[in-house]
Amino acid sequence: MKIGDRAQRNGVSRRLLRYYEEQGLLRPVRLPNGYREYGEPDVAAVRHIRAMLAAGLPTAVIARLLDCVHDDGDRIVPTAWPGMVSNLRR
DNA sequence: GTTCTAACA
DNA sequence: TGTTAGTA
Repeated sequence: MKIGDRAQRNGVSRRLLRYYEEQGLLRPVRLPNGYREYGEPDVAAVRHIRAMLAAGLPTAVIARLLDCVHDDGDRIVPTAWPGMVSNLRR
């Protein structure tokens, strides 16, 4: 799925999707032609990112949080990670 | 026609 | 964030 379609389905601009990647919040696969390939996991990630940004969290924190969250389809659930609690506290 | 990077407003 | 330039 190309960035153009991704942008429309997520309701965000292509510029923003590239910006998120720049901040380390997204890791789309790079095609041989240089294009970004987005999958379903990225759709969920964008939802998480937007929610957290709206909550006022800095992108630096969000990048680490994305590694601790899993989307089972319609809700986000914390992934077992020993250091999560202390990290959130910090 | 679409996407890419970098950079400016 | 939008947009533009020059490419691939």
